[in-house]
Amino acid sequence: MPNNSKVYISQLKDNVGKEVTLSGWLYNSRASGKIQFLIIRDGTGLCQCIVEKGKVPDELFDQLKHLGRESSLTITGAVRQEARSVGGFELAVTGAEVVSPAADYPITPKSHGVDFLLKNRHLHFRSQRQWCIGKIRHTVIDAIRRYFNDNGYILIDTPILTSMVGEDKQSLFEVDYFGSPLHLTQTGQLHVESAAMSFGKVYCFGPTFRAEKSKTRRHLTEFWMVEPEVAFIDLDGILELAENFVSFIVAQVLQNNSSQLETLGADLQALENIKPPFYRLTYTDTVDILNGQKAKTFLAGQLQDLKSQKQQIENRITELEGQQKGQIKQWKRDKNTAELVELRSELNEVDTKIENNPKHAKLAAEFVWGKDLGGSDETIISQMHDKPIFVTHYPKAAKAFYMKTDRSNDKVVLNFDLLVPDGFGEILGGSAREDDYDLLAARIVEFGLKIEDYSWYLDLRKYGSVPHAGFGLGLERTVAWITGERHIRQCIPFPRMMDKVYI
RNA sequence: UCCCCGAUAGCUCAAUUGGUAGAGCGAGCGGCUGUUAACCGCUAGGUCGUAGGUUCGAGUCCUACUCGGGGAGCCA
Repeated sequence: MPNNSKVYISQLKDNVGKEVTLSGWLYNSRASGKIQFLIIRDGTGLCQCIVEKGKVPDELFDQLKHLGRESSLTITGAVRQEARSVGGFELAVTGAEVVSPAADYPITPKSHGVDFLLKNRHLHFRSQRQWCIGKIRHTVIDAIRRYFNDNGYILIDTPILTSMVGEDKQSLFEVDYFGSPLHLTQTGQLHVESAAMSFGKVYCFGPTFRAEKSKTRRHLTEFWMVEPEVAFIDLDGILELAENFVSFIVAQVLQNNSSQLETLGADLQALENIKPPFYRLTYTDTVDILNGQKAKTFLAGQLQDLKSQKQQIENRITELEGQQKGQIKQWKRDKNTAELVELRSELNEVDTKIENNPKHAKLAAEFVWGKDLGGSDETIISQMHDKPIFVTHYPKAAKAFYMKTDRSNDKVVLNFDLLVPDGFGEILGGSAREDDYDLLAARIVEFGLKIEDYSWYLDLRKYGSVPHAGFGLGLERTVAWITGERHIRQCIPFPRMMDKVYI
């Protein structure tokens, strides 16, 4: 084989006209008598390889014809541009060598249930959707590190085993540490605060554990969180940091992963729109919106939309069912069946939304100042806006002990949540930290925590206390939001959920 | 912890409201030189989640349990 060189599928565009060898796996194949179409994947992309009878030895032609999906192989041929082919290039095959044949690969190109795919997560990695999400997750992580590293932040690794309670005592995973109890970290914030007093600008980035009994598409018991902490900054300053940071992440994904976003069906237009400044509302503003006519009108309109959607789906179902009763071609019947399955599941989803709409409207209308915002309240607020929204100044009683009390209104704290449009509600939350020794000590006592456990934390207020602030960004929720993925569990390689850990 | 929905072939789903278990995909064999979740023909594949109950008769109705999905609370 002359001029034969090993290349990756991502390099095909630079090798048009040359004979190259790819190493990969058989993703899918179609045969049509004397021609075969093999889709090969190699980790960098997909390539259709054309095998024509007569251009390869007959034994090889027959071997490839019966090769099972996900068999590994090397394949050689001339690269040519071809618009009809996935990726725009294809290989005119002259030779191939099977490295390891596979048979009965369980994941087929047809649809599968969530549970089945999770049980086969080790194989599901290989499918297009998971591959695209994995690439985007990588870009998001890279963007997070790049943003902080390029802006003078120092990475501080905070402990995973800890005695600190950062959020809620109810959601701790306890660990037996040589006979005495410790728990897995819920946040690195308290530790990273001490580092901020040394380095000025710092961040931690690692796994976080919450034993919340939450079985929803927004929850994992183990997830990744990045937490910057900055000395000498106020609430406005940290908001500005957060919107620049989130915008940078989105821009990096748009720059590096546009083809993956397209494959996933993400809303590119909406992502292009993610630029500073974001909307800023106080908690009190949002309560007014939820209680007011505007939210009522919005929800009523949404209910109308849902009902007409339902009507459309039902009409289509009736139409298809009518066709199924008559005399039609078998292939048409099959296509209809597939569409019916799809429509019925859509109908189910719309029905749930229609059922929830009045409940959410009631919750919103009857929302009283003082409670934390519920999931549905966040969804309503985020759906009413086309860009991310900061909600600031929550009631002190609903928030963590370390948040700084607003000196002009001691009922509220200087905190914020970032709600993203049409997604997972909250992806980021943060606050200015209480920097007054006496006020912080009082809050620790109020929360029923032991002051001696926090003596080191109080020291930070004793020796040169400064105004400082920080936030935490949930990695998987961010990836889910950007990719438009419905389930957060598809956005981490090996998800850990309440009552469920596969491998 | 609470509420709603579900469990039928390896996978995704049907079964005309209680009357002998079906289809597509996948697998195997054959046909087809441009397929895009290809198409066409044939073959194999089932203790209807488990345990009881009602009935002449249960995939279908009732009870309990197990497992799964969605949501609430809580949260990133």
